[in-house]
Amino acid sequence: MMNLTLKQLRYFEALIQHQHFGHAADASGISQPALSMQIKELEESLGVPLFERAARQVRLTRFGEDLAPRVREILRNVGEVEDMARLAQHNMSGRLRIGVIPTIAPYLLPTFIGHLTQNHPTLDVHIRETLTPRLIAELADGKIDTAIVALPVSEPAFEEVTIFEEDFVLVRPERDAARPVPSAADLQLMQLLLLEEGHCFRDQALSFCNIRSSLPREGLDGSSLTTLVQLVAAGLGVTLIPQMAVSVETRSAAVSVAQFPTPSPKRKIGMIWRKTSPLADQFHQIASIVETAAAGLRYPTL
Amino acid sequence: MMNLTLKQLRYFEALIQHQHFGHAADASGISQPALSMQIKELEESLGVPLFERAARQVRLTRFGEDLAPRVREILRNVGEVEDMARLAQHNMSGRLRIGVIPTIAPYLLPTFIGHLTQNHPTLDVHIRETLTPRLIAELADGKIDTAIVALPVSEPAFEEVTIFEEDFVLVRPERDAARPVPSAADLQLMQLLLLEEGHCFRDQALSFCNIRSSLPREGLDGSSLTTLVQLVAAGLGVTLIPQMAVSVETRSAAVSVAQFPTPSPKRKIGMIWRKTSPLADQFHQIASIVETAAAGLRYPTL
DNA sequence: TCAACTTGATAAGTTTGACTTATGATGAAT
DNA sequence: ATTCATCATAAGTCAAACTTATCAAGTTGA
Repeated sequence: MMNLTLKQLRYFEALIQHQHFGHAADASGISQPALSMQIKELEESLGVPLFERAARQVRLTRFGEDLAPRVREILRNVGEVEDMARLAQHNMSGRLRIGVIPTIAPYLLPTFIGHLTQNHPTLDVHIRETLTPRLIAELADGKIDTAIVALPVSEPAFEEVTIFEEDFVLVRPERDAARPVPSAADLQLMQLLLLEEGHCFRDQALSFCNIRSSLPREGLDGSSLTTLVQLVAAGLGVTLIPQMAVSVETRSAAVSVAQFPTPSPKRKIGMIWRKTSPLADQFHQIASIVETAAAGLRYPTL
Repeated sequence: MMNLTLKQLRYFEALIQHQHFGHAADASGISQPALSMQIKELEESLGVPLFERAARQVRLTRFGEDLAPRVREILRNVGEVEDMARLAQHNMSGRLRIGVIPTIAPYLLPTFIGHLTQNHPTLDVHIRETLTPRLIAELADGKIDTAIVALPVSEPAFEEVTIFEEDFVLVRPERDAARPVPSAADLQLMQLLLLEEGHCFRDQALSFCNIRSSLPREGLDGSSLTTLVQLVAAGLGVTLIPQMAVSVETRSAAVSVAQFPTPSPKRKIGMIWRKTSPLADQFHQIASIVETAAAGLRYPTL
């Protein structure tokens, strides 16, 4: 019954501009009868005449005058929507919600965020730091757009890309610096301090030592790598930390750092996102920015 | 290239509501593929995905979320335009600019405006009082919508409808009340006071008396009927006034009023408007309101 | 006063595109 | 593994928007 179209509104505005069916039609890129018909249709669907057709004059009716500013606003809004789309077509703009696990966030983010916002100032970055299982849930839920985690995650709904691999290094009290680097087997016999249950990094370290993760390990778990390193400095044991944490965590602690001989323990860092996400292209770009940022954190070979 | 349609925006909103192509299609009264295609078209013309189609979930993209409130506003505005149209369909609403000549306005308007706004409270009436030639120009120009004047106007571009006829009556000093009513020929010999040049009523009076209107008549012209009647009361001559002016103008003046025998002088009052005006229906209604109002002003037969 | 011109409406025919039903593809659930 | 749910694709139909050609009415100018 009342079926307005944007086309009709555009013709309406053109006719107001030109006050002449032929000229308005030219300006709209259609023939004069086409415009006449659309205007007529518009008037009929509104049930009110918009123009008074006099011999050599096309005049707006009162109602037409009332309508004109409304129509202009509608067309302006539509134009803005189109502008928004044009803007959004250029990738790397808009909100981007990134999840990061706690054993990466404190080391990677400062440089990473810097690179990211510097190269893409229109990007509105939100960071969520929590454990992998929760990141996975939030990703599936659409609460975040992507996550930087240790791979593999093996969720069939997610795409995974590897960004880089990094070794784990041994952290022991300063006084042990001269001792030979213990083997994985040796570590089983030492006081190995680890992150509390839930951190994937804990599981990765345990797996290197062939220790079953279900073992109760009272008093030997810390909630952050910082805590672990401080405990090591206090002589309570040894720990493993990822290479990217070395410079931050051992800067002011009385500990020594040692690399393991190959095959050294390592983890694979990568990005995941929903396979259905339309932002895949952006994510690949971001992965390469992460790679650059991480390269700057690599601890010089000992 | 970027050819949005309101239909697409409506489907977009429906899909946001239902988060489900099938349900949104049902709600929109179309088939699911039709909706899918329109959404796809919308996304392609914007160049940006709006929805993320996961297995059992349809989720807005970031851009879609940004777009949603804009789209809702556009649809709301369109709805308001439609509402305006529905309102305007009922006649007798909106602005109505009426021109009236000075020998009608002061007598007719008080009652007429009362009737009009009482019966049609949504009507926003503007009154323009000036001489016929200017009313004609303003009507042709679209500055007023209709005019109440003495007919005929004989403009080919205008429609004319007669509303009523009214007699002219003789006004003379009170002391002459008992004298016989003079004939048109007698009037030529009397001091006939008339409105100044330009008033159609002047010409009508002169024509009754068979006096050439081009005659210079120094000192005998007044700018309003009120003035003329006061001059008559002062004994400076006699005058003619239209019947509708009698009760107002002679209420507190020392004059007597006399009707002419048939064929009495009279004028035809009517409405005129542009033949192209879409408001013709309204004008006929208004004409009948004028008629009612004028009937109340008719001077009781002497 | 009449012929030529302007200009918007109407007519006829063509093309575009929006819709339908039927079917395919993919991931989820039992 | 099969069935189900759900969105995309395909093929065909029909309505509507556009085109050109023509009409009708009013204006202009000799």
